[in-house]
Amino acid sequence: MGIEIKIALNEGLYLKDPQDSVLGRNIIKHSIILLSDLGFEAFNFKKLAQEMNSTEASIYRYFENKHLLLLYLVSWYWEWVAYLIRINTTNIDDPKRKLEIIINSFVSASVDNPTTDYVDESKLHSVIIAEGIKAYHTKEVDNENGKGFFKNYKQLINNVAGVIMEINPTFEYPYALASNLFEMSNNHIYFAKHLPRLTDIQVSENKYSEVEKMLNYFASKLLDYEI
Amino acid sequence: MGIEIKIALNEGLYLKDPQDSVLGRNIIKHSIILLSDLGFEAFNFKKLAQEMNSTEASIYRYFENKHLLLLYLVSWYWEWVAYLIRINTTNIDDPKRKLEIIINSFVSASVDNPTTDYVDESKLHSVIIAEGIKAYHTKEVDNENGKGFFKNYKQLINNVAGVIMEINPTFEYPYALASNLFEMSNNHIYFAKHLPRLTDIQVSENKYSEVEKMLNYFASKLLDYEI
DNA sequence: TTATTTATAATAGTTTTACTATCATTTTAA
DNA sequence: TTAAAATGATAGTAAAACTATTATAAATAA
Repeated sequence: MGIEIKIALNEGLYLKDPQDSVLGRNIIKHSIILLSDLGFEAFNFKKLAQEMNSTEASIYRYFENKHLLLLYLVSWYWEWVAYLIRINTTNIDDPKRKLEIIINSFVSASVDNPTTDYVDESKLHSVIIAEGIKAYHTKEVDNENGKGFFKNYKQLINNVAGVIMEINPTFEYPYALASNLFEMSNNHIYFAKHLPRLTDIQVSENKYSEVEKMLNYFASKLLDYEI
Repeated sequence: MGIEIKIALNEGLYLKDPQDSVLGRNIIKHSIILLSDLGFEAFNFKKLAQEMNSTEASIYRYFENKHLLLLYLVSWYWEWVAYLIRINTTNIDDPKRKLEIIINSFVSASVDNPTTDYVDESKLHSVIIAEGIKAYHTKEVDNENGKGFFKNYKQLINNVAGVIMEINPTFEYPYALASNLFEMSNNHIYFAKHLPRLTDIQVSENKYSEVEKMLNYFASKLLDYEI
């Protein structure tokens, strides 16, 4: 039935690939909903099992713990943003235009992807904004980095840095700017919603055009070009 | 014995002011050490009690839970950076020079403060870099913001934004730039240490001069001035 | 100084979280 | 149609996150 996308994620993230079974896809689907409702701290496998009419033990057969489930979702998100960028920059030559599309993909990664019905990308984006950073701010980061768990993120940033270097080959901080644009996007959406005095932009009902405008302004100023 | 600084923090953060007793100051001191060693997830009041030869129940008389203890430390840090900025920008008129000092305070907030012997500022800075963001990325953020728990952060950013507006009154994003400089400082030190492919700078042994250089470059580019 | 309050320690207990183990049942694949 | 694999149902353990109680020590006020 239609095109089925399978997102390639590091095998160490899960015990059994959730994309391969109904139960697995259900875990993904409902974990996004529940994380969005409860936040990472109050979220647990017992509540998830209740929510989806399954059992705790069944979920533990897919994921070792909730941290790895979050990292799985975050990796999915990184991979999906990379995919969005890839399809939307095909046949675009101007790197400035490419960066504009990249920024648009960062902020509007909430547009639903018709090819995966078990992932509500809009809700996943909300989860990433609120909880994403917790996936890579842990004492396990070095160990997990060694296992390749952050490859998707690094690859994404690497691609963006490539475009930045195309625009301005003398710019000294292409990787830092790339990761900062991504982090800033999520951060300032969060600030606008919860701590508005830490930002200048406003957001309403998943309309993030002001964030987009700000990131484009920052990028153009730093890389010396007119928007 | 010497000058004693008492940092004014929101009273809702604690049940009993830890600055007012030996035990309280011990809780602060050892929680910084233990958070730095274990990370927020593995840290708990039982281990803290063991570490400092006290009891779980005694710690619970000072802090409701470990989240609020973290928020207390983070608020302390914000207040301390604001203090650093205040004393180091006294009698400085040039706002560009002021911003330079602000950036230096963000990255080198690890220099020890001789006035509080129970807070190892260098270690506290490490804790902030690794765990700080968890203090304001929770489902309680709106509720806690309503109680004024983030006032120190907002005040700090407000002051920095003021300097930014002095430098360039037409700049559209003074608050966003201010908070971004702060977040970026912590973030890229973290990246340099743990996920170096997400940044361009390097750090070694608490020497953060490259971060400082980068932030100054970003600021000057965005605000249109020469360093 | 003693009496009184207050702070801390020692101990024990409850509830929730984060798992692990076992076995029965259902689904799938050969 | 039969074996193998996946899931469900149930139970249990260990640690985390607290709360409660009583004893003791320290500070302070009369």
